[in-house]
Amino acid sequence: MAKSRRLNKQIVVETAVLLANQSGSWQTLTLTELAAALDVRVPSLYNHVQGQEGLRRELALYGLEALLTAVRHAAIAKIGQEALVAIAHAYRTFAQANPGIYELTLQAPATDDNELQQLSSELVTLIALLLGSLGLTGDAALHAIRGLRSLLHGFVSLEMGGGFGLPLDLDESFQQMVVVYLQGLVPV
Amino acid sequence: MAKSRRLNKQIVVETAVLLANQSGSWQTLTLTELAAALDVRVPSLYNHVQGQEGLRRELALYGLEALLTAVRHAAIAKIGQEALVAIAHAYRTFAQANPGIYELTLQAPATDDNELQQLSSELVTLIALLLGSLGLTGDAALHAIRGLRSLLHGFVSLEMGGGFGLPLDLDESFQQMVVVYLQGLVPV
DNA sequence: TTGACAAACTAATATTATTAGTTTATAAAT
DNA sequence: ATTTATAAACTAATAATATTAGTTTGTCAA
Repeated sequence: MAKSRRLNKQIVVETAVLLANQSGSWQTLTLTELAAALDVRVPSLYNHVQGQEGLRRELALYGLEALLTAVRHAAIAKIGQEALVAIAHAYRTFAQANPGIYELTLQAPATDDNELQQLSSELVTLIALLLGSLGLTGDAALHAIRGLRSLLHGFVSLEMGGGFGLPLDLDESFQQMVVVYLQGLVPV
Repeated sequence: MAKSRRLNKQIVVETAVLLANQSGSWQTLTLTELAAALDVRVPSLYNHVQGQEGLRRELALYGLEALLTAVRHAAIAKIGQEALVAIAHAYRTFAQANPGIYELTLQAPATDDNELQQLSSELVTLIALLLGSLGLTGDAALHAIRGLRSLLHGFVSLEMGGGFGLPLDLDESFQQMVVVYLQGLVPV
């Protein structure tokens, strides 16, 4: 890591993201390892993040913002089923590219953490809009959102954890799963 | 905890399961806490499990066996869609009753750990059989298994993590999700 | 040039896990 | 009933990590 005497929160967080993604999990990232990568002593990190817990929150924020950006971008100029499929693929791509911090994007944010709460609800809102364009509203839409989120999270979580043992194309499984669910949701 | 001088692996593991389920996660269970609950010193635990990693494996085994038992029991004397819905509910019930060890049941087992590998594949086999009775075979069945597992895991994982914020009946969401997916899989 | 302040440091403490080596209790064999 | 082998408990020591307190240092602005 560079020798730019004088860190800041951004450098600390981005380095942590890098290390977490390299190892595949934020849980194995120690402050010791992070400090070494930044070429400072461990206590110096406390000038920028509030210990382990503070770092975890920063990583969650970083991850949620990146995820939202990716998903929003995927939905641009698309509607209905096409948009939902695009979002699904963007979601999975994000998880694959950020295995070390993906999990943090769906931790329940502390009820007093407005910033996280806010970001956390935006994904739901986005999907709700798209389901509306499919004709789903009210409670039916809310149930469908839960179904979709479960589907997406379940797949990428199992995929990342190596839970799918069989030698069968994962892209194909994912595509089929999404389409099957949407098919059940809004039969043609 | 009882004072039965002379522990054994079973007591150690079952106490660990209890503590993990009480706190909601195996990750926060320390050997220190476990030893205190058993009224022994920490190093004594090493006579029964091989450190943290060994304990984690034991918990995974315990969890997988319990999950398999629950799911098999739910499927007795049922076929087709009815059996799959029953399995889904049993899966969720298990996760709710065992929040502290559920996650361990879908960790990818080490490739040299035959016992875990074996148990891990049995759930897949069971679902495959039931899908067969729905008329799904070959690759289509394998993709469907992945979809179902994603659905189930995603829902219970989000539910346990408090990821569903809205004040909307969770049982209803779960039931609808499963039915919608099966509907998409095998349209009536 | 100097002085204030933020950011780095050192030092000390607490928690946890692990290993080595010793003592003790139990259960089997005499 | 005694003895003895062994498994299981213990103590002690070490290493890794996180955290806090207090000190030093470097930078920027007056």
